[in-house]
Amino acid sequence: MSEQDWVLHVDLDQFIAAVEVARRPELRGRPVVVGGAGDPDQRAVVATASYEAREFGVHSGMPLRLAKKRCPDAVFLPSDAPAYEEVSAHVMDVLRELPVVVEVIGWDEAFLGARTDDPEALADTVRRAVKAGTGLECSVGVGDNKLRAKLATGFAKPAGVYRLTRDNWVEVMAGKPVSALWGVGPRTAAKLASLDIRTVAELARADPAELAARFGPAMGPHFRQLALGAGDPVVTATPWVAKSRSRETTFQQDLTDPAEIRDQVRALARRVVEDVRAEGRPAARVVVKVRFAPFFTATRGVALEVPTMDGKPIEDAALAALARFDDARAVRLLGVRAEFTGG
DNA sequence: TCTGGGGTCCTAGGACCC
DNA sequence: TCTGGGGTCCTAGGACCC
Repeated sequence: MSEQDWVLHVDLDQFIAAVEVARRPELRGRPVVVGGAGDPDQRAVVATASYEAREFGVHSGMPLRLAKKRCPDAVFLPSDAPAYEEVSAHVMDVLRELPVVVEVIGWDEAFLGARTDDPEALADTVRRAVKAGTGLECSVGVGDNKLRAKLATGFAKPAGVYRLTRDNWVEVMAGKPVSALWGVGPRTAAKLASLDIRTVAELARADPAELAARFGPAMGPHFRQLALGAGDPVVTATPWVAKSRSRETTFQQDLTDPAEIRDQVRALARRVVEDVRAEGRPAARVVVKVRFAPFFTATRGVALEVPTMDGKPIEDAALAALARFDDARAVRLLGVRAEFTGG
């Protein structure tokens, strides 16, 4: 095959657990569960489980309490975001040394754009470079666009390489459930099932007009494009710019005292102000999120009179947004988000 | 076993304007 | 005189992802 543009998707294997094991070698080979404050009796969920813990049915997003029930002997560790950010930055620097365009899409993931006549050889080079530079294992998906590269990584894990392109898309994906597609979650899968669409092949054959009627003018046809394997082939190194900054907290005990709820919103707003100042761009709108005890979530927002990085107006706006809730129900979670000016 | 925290994008409905 | 049709902006909710 002649030289052409390829998209590689690099995903670190069990990233957070691997970082923890790297600095505590005595944990190697043991089930490790990272999440929350590391206390499995608290309200929190699993951020990452090591492969050893996954054998017990522990996985990301699972409440820590259930993880402990399934794997009582697991080592539970608190989530240490600054440590993961530091390692992540190191990994991305290693990738940038290679002859590729690097687009970071998460702590433990990046797309690479490259011209090469041997993408598998490049993928092996990537894996070796990451291992040599950071000690971490990763998997690499090779594709002709981002969707296929991303899905390919799932078949590459752990510590492998897999190629998914238009040539083997149908063979590999046609019989898979629609939820295997990147961007189709459980809600969409259930709605599609009600239209008798369950597999990728069935979604690819679906009527775009019918999908548009059910899912909206953009999303409906978009889902069918996903099923066809269509995706963005362009990898760009342009740095990501945040559109909002938010802080939220789930309380170990539900809050019922209005004064305490106001105090907590004020405290969250102050943290958001720090983040906004660090960003160096003014916020235009402040949104308060409340999750009531029965796990019902609502938001109320207030536009600032003039975009600002000042604490006082942002705090006041958060309290004004909070005041627009008339519920007196117990509160499980509070959040404050600042949105930057558009464009 | 009750379900984290930090983000993004799309949709739908109402306001408002011509 | 109950009366229309767009277009755009704003807001809240929904869905998804890492």
